[in-house]
Amino acid sequence: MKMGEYTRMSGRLSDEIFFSLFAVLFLAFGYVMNQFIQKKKIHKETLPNEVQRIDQAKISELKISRREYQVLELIHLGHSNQEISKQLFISESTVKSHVSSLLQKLDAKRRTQAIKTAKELQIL
Amino acid sequence: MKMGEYTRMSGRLSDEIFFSLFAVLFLAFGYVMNQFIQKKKIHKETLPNEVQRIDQAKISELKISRREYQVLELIHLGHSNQEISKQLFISESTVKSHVSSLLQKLDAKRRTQAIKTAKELQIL
DNA sequence: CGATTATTGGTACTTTAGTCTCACTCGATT
DNA sequence: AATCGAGTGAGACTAAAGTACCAATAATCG
Repeated sequence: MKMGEYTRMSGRLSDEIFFSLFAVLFLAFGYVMNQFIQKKKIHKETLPNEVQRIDQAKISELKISRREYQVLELIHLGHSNQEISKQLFISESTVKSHVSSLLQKLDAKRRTQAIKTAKELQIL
Repeated sequence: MKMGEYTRMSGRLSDEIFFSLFAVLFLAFGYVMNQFIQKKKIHKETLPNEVQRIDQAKISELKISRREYQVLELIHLGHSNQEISKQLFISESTVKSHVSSLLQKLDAKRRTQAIKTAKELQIL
């Protein structure tokens, strides 16, 4: 479509009406264009800040087992090994085993550090 | 300014150029218009979800001192008492003192629980 | 200035946490 | 059948974490 075509349109549409139609059209286009730009921004900036769901892929990537992850969640809630053992119906020895392997897999020295790392990896 | 004025413009500007100028103008207007709408949305929806700044009032309400809070922050980063003592240039005994009073003030039994509670209270 | 609070630190002690090694079971895989 | 990973757990430690009590000094406030 070329500019100036409006002169070749049917006589029923006056220049003014046709012109305003184009104006509205571009107005809408500018609006939609901005929508796309905004969505891009949301995907690259806003989403990582607000949504942050758990990265299931990274969990298996680190070879964290189902049981280990449950322990990690309870650590995150501030529970002691003894409390965790009661909630999972296992001995405290077993909890310690899980915690130890968790710390290795998360490359942490303490459980508090494990929590921090796990959040950074979006595992928690 | 009325529609159709372009016919009365100087001959140097062809209809096409003038028309496209208007098109760009409306395009820009549509863009800016959307910008305002987006900013409104951000102010009414996004901000309350993402900001969640630290509640300074609650900190003094719980009578958490400046030093205690610094310790809390370092605990949050996963540091040990020894590491904290080195970073704050104080003895580990002092760190333990701060941690103990912190746990009391936050009504926590462990430092991991203190982290959780502090976040719930929007102190961290 | 006197009172209060914050900060610091020590000692002694108890409790959690964490490591290391070994071992048994169970289910899935090869 | 043999292997492997996951889950379980014991024992003996070492290392952190946390409590209780006490006390000195600095800073702040009325």
